[in-house]
Amino acid sequence: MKDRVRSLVAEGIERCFADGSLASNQMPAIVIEKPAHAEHGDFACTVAMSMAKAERKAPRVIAETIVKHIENGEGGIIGEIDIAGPGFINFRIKNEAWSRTLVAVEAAGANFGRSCAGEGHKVQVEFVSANPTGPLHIGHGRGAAIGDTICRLLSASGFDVTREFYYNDAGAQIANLALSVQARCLGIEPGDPRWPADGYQGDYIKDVARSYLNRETVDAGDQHVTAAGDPNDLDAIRRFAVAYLRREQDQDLLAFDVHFDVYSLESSLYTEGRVEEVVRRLIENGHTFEQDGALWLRTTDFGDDKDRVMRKSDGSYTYFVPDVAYHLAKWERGFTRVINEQGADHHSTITRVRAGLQALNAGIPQEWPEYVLHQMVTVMRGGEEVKISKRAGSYVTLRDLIDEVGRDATRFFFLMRKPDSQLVFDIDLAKQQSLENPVYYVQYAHARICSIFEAACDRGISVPSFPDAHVYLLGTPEEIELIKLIGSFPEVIEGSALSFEPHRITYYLQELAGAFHSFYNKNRVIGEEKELSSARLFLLKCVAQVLKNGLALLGVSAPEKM
RNA sequence: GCGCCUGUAGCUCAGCUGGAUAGAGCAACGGACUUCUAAUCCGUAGGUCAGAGGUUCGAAUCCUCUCAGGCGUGCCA
Repeated sequence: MKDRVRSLVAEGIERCFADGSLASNQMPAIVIEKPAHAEHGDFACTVAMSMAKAERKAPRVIAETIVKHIENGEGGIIGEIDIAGPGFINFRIKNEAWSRTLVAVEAAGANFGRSCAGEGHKVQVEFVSANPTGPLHIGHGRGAAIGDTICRLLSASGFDVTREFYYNDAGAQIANLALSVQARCLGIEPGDPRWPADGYQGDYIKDVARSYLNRETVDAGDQHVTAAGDPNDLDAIRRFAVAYLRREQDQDLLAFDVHFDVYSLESSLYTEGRVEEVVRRLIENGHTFEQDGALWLRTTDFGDDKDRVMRKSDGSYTYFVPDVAYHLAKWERGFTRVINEQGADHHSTITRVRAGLQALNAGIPQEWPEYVLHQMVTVMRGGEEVKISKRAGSYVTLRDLIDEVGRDATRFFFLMRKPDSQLVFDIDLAKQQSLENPVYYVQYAHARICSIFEAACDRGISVPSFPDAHVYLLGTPEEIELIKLIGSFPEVIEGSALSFEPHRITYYLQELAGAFHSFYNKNRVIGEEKELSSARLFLLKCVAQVLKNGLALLGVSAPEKM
């Protein structure tokens, strides 16, 4: 609908240019927006004000000129056009024209809201990418919810999305993990002088050790590892522990309904020689130097504030070197767009990875890959903040959260704030099945509509399809508001997708649910007038469809009964 | 010190990429169930958009500075 108004304005301006009533002859960007106040109409256009400078005329004069040249026609959708304020052109849509929106919803069904904005372009989204050194915690949960919904949004916007998880199954933290499990195998506890420095102290390490000593087998992805059971075989312990914890993480993600297309292992970058190859090319390109027994990358050449160690004096690489190799591989796999969703505490990797990629001189754009960083999550329980310390083992896991508050509420809560904002996860609130809980508010709207359908069915009234629904009878303010909101769903998805801001969907759904509840309290759906009933049932069918489609983007269910 | 993020109603947060009189939910107060789910709705009240400059027809939004909080600034990831 908005696009139709935009093209009417564009045609009007063209005619002004053609007959010389506007001089600049330069088509401006035409912004159509929703007025802040209903009395200003259904759509507002600001173009007259933005043209004021080029035309050297008062915005209201330009607006009048444009309006005279807009041809609405007999069967047009516009009811009234007027000029208001500093030069807004306000449009009011004829009531009967809104029915087109409902017809579109019914025709598209589960596909309503999808677009082709992405033109089928390949995009890869990497998210979660937790180290296999422990269960997923609440921060990973936020990343999982945001990343997964960004994928769903991009997919709905016509992109060809690949979801990817990167396992850091090599490096110092993994060595640390192996030592921690070994210590537990030998009965050594934290505090003991033999306990490894910075060892992982969580209870789950004991579980890994017990399984290892019991010679259990774990299946994780394409890995099948049977424990050797020998507490002196550190390498065997490492392989087993990584597989064990990866399996745990996989199960957590499954419980959260998050799935990946590709799992990439850091260890394979070493075994395939990609890390060595990257180091060789970086040296060859002259961006490295040796100092203090280490090899450094001159990242300051690419905007970093200090140079960074690539190869430590003990011969191993720092984390960002395999990261560079990994991203080079992504580029070579043909992903001209890559989005990395990660916690803001890992922000410093961005400059290093991009610097490494630039230093390779491989024709990779400076701003590639793109990043979505989510800020910290704090957990409240009983009005107090729950402290998270991985090493001390006090730990709010994603699994605990899903078990306690349910998957729907967990996902919805993680998606209620924009990624840039810190998030306070109030466990008590998320568990409440009350009006304070926005998840229930939205889900209840869907269930309530289903309940109305059931009541209609009991009275022998069926929910109509378009030709049988008397949509021209719709016209109360609540009905028009609902239709307008439904009609804006596609552009909400597109905006949300292109800006990587899933929270726009949660806000939209709360607004739509609110509009429905208002409608429900003022208008009776099943009533004496059969034709009006059919029109309203049809409207609600469309509302339910959009609620369901929106919730699906969040990975939240749309129950028919509550 | 430097980099990134944040600062909007008592609280938690939106604000559609620069538009009209800045919004919603909680909390407070007052109302609405003989009715399709009261897990709902309606109304009242609540603001120096952290502060100061600047850019222009127009700024919560863009630029600069200041203040406050969070994160980072490892030969950890």
